Amino acid sequence: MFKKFKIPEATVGRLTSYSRFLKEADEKGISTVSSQQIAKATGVTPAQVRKDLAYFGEFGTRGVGYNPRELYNYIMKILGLDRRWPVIIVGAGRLGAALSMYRGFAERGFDIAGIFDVDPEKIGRKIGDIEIRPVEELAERVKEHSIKLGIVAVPAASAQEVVDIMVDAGIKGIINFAPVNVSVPEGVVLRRVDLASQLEYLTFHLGESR
Amino acid sequence: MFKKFKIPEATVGRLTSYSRFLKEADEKGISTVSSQQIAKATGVTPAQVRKDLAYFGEFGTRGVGYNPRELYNYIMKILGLDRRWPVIIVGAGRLGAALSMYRGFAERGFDIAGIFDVDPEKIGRKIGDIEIRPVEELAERVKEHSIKLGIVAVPAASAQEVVDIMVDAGIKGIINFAPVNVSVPEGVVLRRVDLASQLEYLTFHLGESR
DNA sequence: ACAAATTTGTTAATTTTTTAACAATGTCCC
DNA sequence: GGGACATTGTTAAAAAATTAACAAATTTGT
Repeated sequence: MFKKFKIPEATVGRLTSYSRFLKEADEKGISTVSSQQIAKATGVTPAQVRKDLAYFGEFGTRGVGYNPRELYNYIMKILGLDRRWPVIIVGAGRLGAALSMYRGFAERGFDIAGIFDVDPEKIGRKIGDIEIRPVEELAERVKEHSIKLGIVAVPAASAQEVVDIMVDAGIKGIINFAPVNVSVPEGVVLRRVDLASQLEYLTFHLGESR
Repeated sequence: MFKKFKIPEATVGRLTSYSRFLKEADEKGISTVSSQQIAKATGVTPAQVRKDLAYFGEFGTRGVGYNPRELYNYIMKILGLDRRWPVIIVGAGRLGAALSMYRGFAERGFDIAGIFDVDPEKIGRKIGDIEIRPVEELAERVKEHSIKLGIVAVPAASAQEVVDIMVDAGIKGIINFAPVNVSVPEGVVLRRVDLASQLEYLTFHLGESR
């Protein structure tokens, strides 16, 4: 679809950031923004903004800047967000439940299309208006709706097992919230989010200034 | 405390990862592990493991390897986790509530020491056994208990305001879950966790293979 | 005791990412 | 219409991070 050059991982995160700013700017009725302004608002350098965009094409006008709405649309397309995505969540504990209800997902085009758990006690209960179903039904649902994205919010001990089930069912991108390393086959994208590790980053840096 | 050289940001995250593996190994009664084994378990190269550790000192024995318990203790000390840390959470919505109950924090030494919100309706309600208090009481509590860490789980629109309150109260490290860039003064460490952005990373890479 | 086999710590090479510099292009104002 | 100013896209330079290579240290087997 776009240039096949390797894109720095950080670039993807920054594009998200740019897009949020651009949407705001557009909603305020602003008709042009500069890389300078984007950079200021998102905490990076203007050169970085231009470099990030340059991987994908030319979206601005020299001497002028960028049109917020237009650039927003381009970035959303780059990120694959020119459509909505169904997502399943496995693990209906506290974290899974919170993620299921998190409005920020829907705002960016992600719809929770299923919540699964192994605990028989939880099956049948509802989170919002979605019923928790047994993992045995996961594959069926994934195939039926061509679901490609999944979130793992189970204890570390069962994370790999759950990931395997997801991969077998046809899931192609997984976010793992369990604090453990799991492996996936070629062709499946995995991303780990370790919440405690985020706090540890802070304590590490607090320690530095002692 | 340790060498003052600049440490790659990614190193800190990997140290967390190593430490989890080392704890497991120690609990299994294993007396030595190699950088090779650590690397395998955490998904990096052995050279990376040794390099990461080299920033902080010499922890192994040539020709032998590392003692898991010993290295675990060193890493925990490096990360500032040789003590427990009280943490406040601002925002008692779904995400804030889930984070408040998340067991993974306590397991790594973080104790929720206060939950605050602006919504009068929420004040007085309990999450677990902690009562939600108005943000007006935040400063008092932070000072009283010398709390240094805070989590922001409020809507994007109020994130900067909340961060300012926290900083004024004496908070030195902040995790911001609101999908917006906020600024903090010198001396305060800020980390942003954008949950939707994690999913976007996946859709971006799914798109690449189209 | 000594050679072979491991494995660390460290230095050097490579790769990746960020920052800077600047020519090309466009706008604005007189 | 032309000069001053602004801003992009792109190339070059710099900085940062990762990977590779290898000497130093240790263990094992004979």
